[in-house]
Amino acid sequence: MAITRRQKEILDFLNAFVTRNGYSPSFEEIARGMGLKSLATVHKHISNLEKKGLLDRVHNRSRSIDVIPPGTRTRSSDRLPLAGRIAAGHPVEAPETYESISLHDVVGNRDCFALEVRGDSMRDEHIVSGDYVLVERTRTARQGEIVVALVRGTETTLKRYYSEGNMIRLQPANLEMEPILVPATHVSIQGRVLGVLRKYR
Amino acid sequence: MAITRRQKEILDFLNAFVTRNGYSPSFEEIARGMGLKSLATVHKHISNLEKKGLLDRVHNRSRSIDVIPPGTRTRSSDRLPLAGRIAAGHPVEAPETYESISLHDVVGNRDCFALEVRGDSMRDEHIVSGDYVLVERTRTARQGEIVVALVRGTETTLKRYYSEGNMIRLQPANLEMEPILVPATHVSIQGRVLGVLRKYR
DNA sequence: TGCAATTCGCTTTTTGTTCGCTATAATTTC
DNA sequence: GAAATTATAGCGAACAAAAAGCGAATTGCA
Repeated sequence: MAITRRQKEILDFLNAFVTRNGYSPSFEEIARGMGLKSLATVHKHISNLEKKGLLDRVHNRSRSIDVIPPGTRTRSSDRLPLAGRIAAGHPVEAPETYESISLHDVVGNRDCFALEVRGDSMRDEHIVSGDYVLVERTRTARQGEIVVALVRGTETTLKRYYSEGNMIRLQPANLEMEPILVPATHVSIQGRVLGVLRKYR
Repeated sequence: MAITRRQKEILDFLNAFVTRNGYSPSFEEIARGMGLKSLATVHKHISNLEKKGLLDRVHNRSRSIDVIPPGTRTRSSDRLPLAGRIAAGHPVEAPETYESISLHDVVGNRDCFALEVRGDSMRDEHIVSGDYVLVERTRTARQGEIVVALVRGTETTLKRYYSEGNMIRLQPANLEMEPILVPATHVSIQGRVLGVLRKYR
């Protein structure tokens, strides 16, 4: 995954700061160091660098940035080289050497767990029996996200989440199934789905 | 694990104190040294540093702090705990075991790479645009496996593989698309699909 | 019994996150 | 190649959450 000029500048700044101080800078300090006026900009840069696997940090944790030293990139089986793209009828694109993919690219540093899926309630979303959903442990969800929800303290299901006033609609992705419509007080969100992993035997 | 500015200051103080005196400071001495008025604050700092593995101590024991020399650090893994199963309308099954899942469980120690999927030729198999297929580099395939195949040296596609006499049928999983039927000599297998990884934004 | 460590509830400060919005560059699609 | 989409880069403000702090009461070692 290629890095932009600006991203490299920020990475350099981070390295220098950590070397000098022994701890990582706050977003505020990064902004000052890079001449940026909005923390949102810093936030986006840091997120992008994290996504590219160039640094590591914990969500919502102050000064938790860890610059990953070049060469430490794991090439174990937990990380696969990304060889390009494939499409029906088109050749595989030129393999860009440094790209790769791993579970980390999906779940980041969030608090996550996996669930094996049974049943077809999300079939139209291409999540089928036997798949593993990768779930971030969270108690809230945004409109339209796929969530793991506990309904009336008994049923746990995998559905799309829609908040409608005091009610919550849990929408299956299967025309043959009915949405669940219940008062918000009867639903507790267990997590939101960040990704899917499927294994063929 | 990253450290905050205050935590670094405390760690520096501890190091200096031990170097000067040969024994570790009491919480009271730490409070005085750092300009803190409450021992609760000291306690929290020490606990946090201990949690981060930067120092070691015995619970409730005076002056038992040991600063750990920077060395052994462990990075979080690409392995997720498997919390059970989920199904429409049924509770999550008991997560008794210490099961987990990672990319390694899908690809093993095989020679693998990943491809980003474009197009809908495998939609009915629930592989859709944007998914990553995890592919084992191999020249051969068995009946019915999903393969990455190079046809007539130009087109690379993702299809199910069927050998029929001297011909090979590459079958898309999409009713709107036609199977490709070509002489075996015109097809070269690039690999077989072991799994799928999907990431939601 | 006495000193040091622990725990509790609570406040303040520091730091991160998110939203809406603008602009430009790069990429895909048609 | 033009048009549409997606990615990067940026802003300010409202908001949320850790980190850091306090005093007092309590517990535990020795």
